[in-house]
Amino acid sequence: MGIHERKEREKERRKEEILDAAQRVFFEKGLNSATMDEIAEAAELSKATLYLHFVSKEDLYLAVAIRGLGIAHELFKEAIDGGTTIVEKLNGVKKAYTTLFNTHRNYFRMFSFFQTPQFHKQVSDAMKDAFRVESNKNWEMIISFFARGVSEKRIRNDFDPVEMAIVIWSNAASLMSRIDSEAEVWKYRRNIDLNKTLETSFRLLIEAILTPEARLEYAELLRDEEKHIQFK
Amino acid sequence: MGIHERKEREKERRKEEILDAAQRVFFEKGLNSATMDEIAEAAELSKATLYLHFVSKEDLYLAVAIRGLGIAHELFKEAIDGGTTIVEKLNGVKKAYTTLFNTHRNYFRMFSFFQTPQFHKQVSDAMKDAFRVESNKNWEMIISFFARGVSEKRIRNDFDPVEMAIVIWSNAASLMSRIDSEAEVWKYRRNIDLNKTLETSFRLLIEAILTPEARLEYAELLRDEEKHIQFK
DNA sequence: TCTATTTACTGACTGACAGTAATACTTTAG
DNA sequence: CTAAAGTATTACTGTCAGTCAGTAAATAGA
Repeated sequence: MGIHERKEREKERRKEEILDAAQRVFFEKGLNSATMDEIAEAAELSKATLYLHFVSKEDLYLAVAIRGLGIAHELFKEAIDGGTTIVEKLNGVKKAYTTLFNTHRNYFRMFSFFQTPQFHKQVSDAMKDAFRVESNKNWEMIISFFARGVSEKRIRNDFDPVEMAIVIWSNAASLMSRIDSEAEVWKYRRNIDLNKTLETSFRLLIEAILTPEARLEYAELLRDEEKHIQFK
Repeated sequence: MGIHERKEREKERRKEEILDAAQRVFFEKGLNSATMDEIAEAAELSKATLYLHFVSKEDLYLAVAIRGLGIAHELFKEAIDGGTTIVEKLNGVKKAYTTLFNTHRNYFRMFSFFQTPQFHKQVSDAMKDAFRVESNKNWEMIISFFARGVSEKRIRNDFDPVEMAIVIWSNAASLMSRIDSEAEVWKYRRNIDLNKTLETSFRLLIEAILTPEARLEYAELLRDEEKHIQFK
């Protein structure tokens, strides 16, 4: 009796099709300017059908954002699995986050949207939970990596690894969102390159949490990277 | 010919009345849930009249937010004028920001709203400029304070004071917005008190930018505050 | 194979709400 | 006293999220 399974698969595929369409429209127009009619047309379905799969426009938006969390997860996983030492991995995570920002800008914007309290009212609890679960996977990975760094004595043990992760993360996120919306203003009015500021703050905070020996290794790694850049 | 002036004043007062009403409604419901009809009713005017003074709902929202920038300005001014030493002033600024967050939460939320790219489309350039001008006054004050700290050799001179200001500011803002929306989750799931995290990151960053001598003074100041808390 | 039922989908509608046009009322200027 | 300018309102329009009543197709049961 595979009919039920097939139906299930088809339903799932339809959902993905809707998500594909919604993603295209949301990426282009953002949450507010995108309309459900546009998404329906992009999906080649009637608007009412969208509501058979998602309870609201905001729900649909969040479902697209969850895809972004998956991409982020892969980037972080690659970074942590890729590096040989804790310091290398940490630098890799930093780069992964920068990549997320630079090459998946649309997803990045969606994530910050989830923060605004405005947003939450119109989203189903189920979708909110789904988002939190995915988001949590990413935090879990980062936090356990930090904890490992502490146990291997490469990251200071006089701060909570969770707190260190939150601080570094939040700092980067807020600078990035400032870059996204205000980079030209700062460049023009005060001749500040916020991208450089982001790099600097990353360096400051990473140095602040490393143990003295790890800090030396990190300095060396940065010197090597510098050299690499000069050669290209 | 004072008639023109009187008219001007009356128009200004009407505008303030509308702002008062809008503020009440926006604070209670947020941008999206608030309706212009509600605001009109709260202002005891017809909706069309609102549009004689503000070009859109978003414009009105931003006009309210600008009031918040004024409050922030006063708080920072008090802090900087109040302290005797650079370190004291710096600690005062930190407290001022915390006060802004804790006792003017609604304004704080409005500020972060301005960051989202979604928002900008529906706002008139005039209002955007007005917001930037006010916002700039605050930045100006903070940045020139940092610059003074550098010239008095209490703040490190190997970083750009503007960049230091941006980093500290952004870090605080992002942690606060996380506190605003996720405090319970972090407390419940990982037993993290984000308010403590905020304090820690403030301390870390402030220590990072002070010169060695100033850092000693800061440590002492924190000890005194600690004592004070125990006595109350 | 015929009929009943469930599933997937849709066109047409509704209600909410931002924004506007037409019009009335009030004050000022000549 | 009247024209002009300014202030306000009522009644409207257009847009859009979300819904409802119903259709068509697939499936299950006889």
